[in-house]
Amino acid sequence: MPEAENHAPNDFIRDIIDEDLKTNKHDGRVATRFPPEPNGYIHIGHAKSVCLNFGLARQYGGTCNLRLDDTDPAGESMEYVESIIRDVHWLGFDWGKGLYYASGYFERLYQFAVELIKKSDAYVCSLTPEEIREYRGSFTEPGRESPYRNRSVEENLDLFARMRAGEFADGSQVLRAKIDMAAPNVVMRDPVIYRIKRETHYRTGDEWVIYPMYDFAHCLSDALERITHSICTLEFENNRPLYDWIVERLIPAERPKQIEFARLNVSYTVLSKRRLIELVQNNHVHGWDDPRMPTVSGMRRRGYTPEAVRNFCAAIGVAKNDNLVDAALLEHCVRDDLNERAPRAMCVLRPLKVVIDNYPESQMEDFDCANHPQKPHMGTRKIPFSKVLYIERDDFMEDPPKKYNRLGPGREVRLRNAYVVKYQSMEKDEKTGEIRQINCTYDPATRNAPPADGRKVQGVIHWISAAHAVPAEVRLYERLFTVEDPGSMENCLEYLNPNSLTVLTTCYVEQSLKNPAPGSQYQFERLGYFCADEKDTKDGRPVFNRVVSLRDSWTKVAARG
RNA sequence: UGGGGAAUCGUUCAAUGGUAGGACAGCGGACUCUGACUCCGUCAAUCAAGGUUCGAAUCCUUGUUCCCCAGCCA
Repeated sequence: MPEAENHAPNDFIRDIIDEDLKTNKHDGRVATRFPPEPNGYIHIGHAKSVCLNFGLARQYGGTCNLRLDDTDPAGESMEYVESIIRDVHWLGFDWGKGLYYASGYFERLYQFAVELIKKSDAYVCSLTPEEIREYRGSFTEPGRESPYRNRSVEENLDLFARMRAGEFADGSQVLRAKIDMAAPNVVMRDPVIYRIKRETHYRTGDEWVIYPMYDFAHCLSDALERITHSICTLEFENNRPLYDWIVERLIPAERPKQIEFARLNVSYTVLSKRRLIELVQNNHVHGWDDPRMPTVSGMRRRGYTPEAVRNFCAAIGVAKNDNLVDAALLEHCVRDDLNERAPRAMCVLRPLKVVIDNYPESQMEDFDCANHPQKPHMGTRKIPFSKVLYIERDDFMEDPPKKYNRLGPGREVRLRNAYVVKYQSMEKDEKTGEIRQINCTYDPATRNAPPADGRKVQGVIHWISAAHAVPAEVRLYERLFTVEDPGSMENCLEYLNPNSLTVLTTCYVEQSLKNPAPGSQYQFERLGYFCADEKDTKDGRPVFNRVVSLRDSWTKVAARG
């Protein structure tokens, strides 16, 4: 099954690791980590990183930690931590005992900062935030040194201790690394490494009023965990010199190698945390696990499988090119996996009543239907057939085009798994002109056989016996945005797809689907893959999400005329 | 503008001086009690210009385009 995952070609990161292994770089160890900040739910882009980091550990017999990078209490919460843990597990990965929090290192990080001060490599700066920005210079102008840059070690030690003790107002002091205000890389112009922020931390409460910055905490956390390959996204490339600068001064024996790869973008959706939070908070979607969301929770609720997501991550590869991956590839991976495992069933989305004139009023037959046409071992189930049926409204046309392989006046079609029926008449609502009912006759000889005279029928359509139909709600999903690359647009909310959700409340499913297991997936034949909504499916009243439609070559033909 | 990155079919990832290949998408066909699946076929790319070489996507030179960085976010 994980064929795609195993046969993925080597990428540049694996090349680097192979080389490191060859030179016995870290005694042959491979240790990675997945380091999300718990300030949102993880999404398909994170899944790429999860598959990469945990996949590397798996492939090289190494380890991969899950580390919550929680150095900024604003916006972080336990709810997010729990969602991340659940989602990474669901994706199929486990970190064993390797669950860590940057906040778990706060005391050690503080001591490292003290050490840096003692080496004269850090100082407390009393400039205002605005002044710090001004002093930083610009891309073309070097920065200017802070007037506080040359405070004595003793004074810095005292000031830093008092920062921790809460003697200063938020934003009034910071600890900065003493590097080079004229560095061409602005990251190296005496970066702030600690700030004062009176905000309750979801784990450490009010124990701290100072918090380390990412650049200080992340590299040291990596080194403390003896990470060998610290894999992150391209935007951190500029920070790598600082990463190395800090670790070299504090834990030189354990310097991990930071390697950057291109973050994932997927067409017709957004993947920036800011954008996703916006969608949730402004109620453009119904929460982080809305099936339209590209979050792991959203995909799970939608009915995607972890295998499909992993296969997708293997298929997109890992490189340093900016990319916008076609959402069709994700859908392909989902179909590919669900085609293998989803039992088939019948569902009528928009019912149209059909009466079989020559079928006895009181008669009922059970048909044995294959749960999977290519997989006999998946068994069969009984489906009742009777005089009054529902078919899909789309499967009847009063005046069909030539290539229409369905029912219409004078036409004959196969009812899937049942008889061939022939059109006889229709009833219309006199006022609206809406077709209310179709009358057909059936050919009793066609139960498990083609028409005896060898005549070809127009096609095969699905159906539900009216007397046995189970009412269901079905939710159809389409892409969230109408433009390919909404993430690149400032006003992307204007391009939200108004049809991203269609709720159908008058659907019928076959009896076997009366009480589906929450989250279970099915292929509704000729329609697509659907899953029983894990939250809203109630006893005897199923709710299905359309995971993805079946590949459809008909709408294209129809559109051409 | 200074620094850091990246440029290969429509999209995405390979090819590590020696036949530019795969996947997705597209197109055409076969099969079919799912207009699905499967199968077969097909279209289609080395940013540009020079140079080195028997041979260049790969090495060199020059140029072009795109992305990232001036948070006390990560």
